[in-house]
Amino acid sequence: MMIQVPRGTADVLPGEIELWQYIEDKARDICRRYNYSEIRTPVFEHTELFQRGVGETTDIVEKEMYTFEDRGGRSLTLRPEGTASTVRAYIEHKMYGSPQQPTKLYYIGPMFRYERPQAGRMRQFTQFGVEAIGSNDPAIDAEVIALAMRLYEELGLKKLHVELNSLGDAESRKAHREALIKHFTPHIHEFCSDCQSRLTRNPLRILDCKKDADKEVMKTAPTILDYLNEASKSYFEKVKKHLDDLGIAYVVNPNLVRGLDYYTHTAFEIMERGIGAVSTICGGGRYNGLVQEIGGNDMPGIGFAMSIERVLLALKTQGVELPIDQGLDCFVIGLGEAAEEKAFLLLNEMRRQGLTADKDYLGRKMKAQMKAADRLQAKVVVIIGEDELSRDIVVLKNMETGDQQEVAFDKVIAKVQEITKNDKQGR
RNA sequence: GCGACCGUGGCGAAGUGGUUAACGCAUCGGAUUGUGGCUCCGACAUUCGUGGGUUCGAUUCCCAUCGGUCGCCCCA
Repeated sequence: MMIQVPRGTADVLPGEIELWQYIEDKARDICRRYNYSEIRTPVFEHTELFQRGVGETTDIVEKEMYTFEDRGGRSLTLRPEGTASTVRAYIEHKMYGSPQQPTKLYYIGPMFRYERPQAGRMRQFTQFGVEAIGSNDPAIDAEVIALAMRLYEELGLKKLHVELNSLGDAESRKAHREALIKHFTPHIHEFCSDCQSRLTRNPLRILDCKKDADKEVMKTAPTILDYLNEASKSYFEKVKKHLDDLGIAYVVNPNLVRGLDYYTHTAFEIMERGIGAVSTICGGGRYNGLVQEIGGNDMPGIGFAMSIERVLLALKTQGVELPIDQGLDCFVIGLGEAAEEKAFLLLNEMRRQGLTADKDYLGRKMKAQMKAADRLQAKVVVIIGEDELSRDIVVLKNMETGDQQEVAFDKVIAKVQEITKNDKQGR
């Protein structure tokens, strides 16, 4: 039996990888403009980091982690998300001591969760995320959301919408939690088993339940927004104001609860309907308790993570074509042994001078080589035969116009550069 | 963890309990001795995920198994 990729993983092949590279390049470019620096952390960490950082009651920790013991008996886990690792590195390298504050970081890399794969959900998937640690300014919450939206806009995605909520500070959350328990307890027997167990562990998550969504008690449940204390309320208002100022449209969704335990205040998701059952392409929020939870000082933070796979799905459903030029500048054909040798050297020189160029390596005939050049979308084909060899020229064919001309051998590269340059400007 | 659907050449896909398993794309060769994108001709699956069963006979029916896709839960 043929060995295949493990379930929930995929190879990214030529033809598709160019899309990945384009998106990643764009993300890096935008991070540069927003002054976020890349950080690369290991793909596995001590299991405890995620247990504490992500939260014991979350689905991720309870049933989705790839946890294993190494040969030294340590419990390690393939990272299910990027924030915990980033914050760990922030503390470990005392980045709070760096002169540049707040600490603004981003990452792009694979994450792992053990789940049944479906559209937009893989066991190994790729997240692009940013984290801004050390600032309590509502403006940076808006900056982080704006950064994500900037990327989508520049990729050509439209019709995305931002859902926004505030989970408040610790005091507000505590008051809300008690109100929720009080509200649901008399009716909890009518709810699904998941909700019953959520009641004491994390009553906030009941609001997220889709099974019991249309129950009357659900509609009358106290929302966190009613329990925000003055400081939390004021913070939320300022975030909204900044988003308004930036012209970023959003919908306040009081039931938006992020899946991880570490969130406080701002929580948001960016959605695209129509990429399958899962429509969230970006999720994020503020995590003011996390740094301390992992063993650092009491530092606030905010960030988001988006899945490149889902961005790709969104691009596909919206029919967006990324401007990717895969064409070759030049395809070189040498006919006859001596000409082939000369063509091979010419090819080498073209590449040295920055052209994208190739030749045939299958001993194909002239016609087949022309066909290959066409498939490779070569803009120019250079032909060297016996006759050209003796006259020290080449035949240069412009594949777009079909024009063909004889060019002195030592002028070929300049000529090809001229043609491909014009071509690139014309796009 | 649960549910639905699916598994035929490199890809897409038709098909039937019975002598040679359609077709399209791609690939290669030829029509055009050194010229692509159009056209025409030709070549290309000892075989229908794997194992077992029913049968005179199975790619087609049954069971199991593996894999894929989509959905539930939850999320990126």
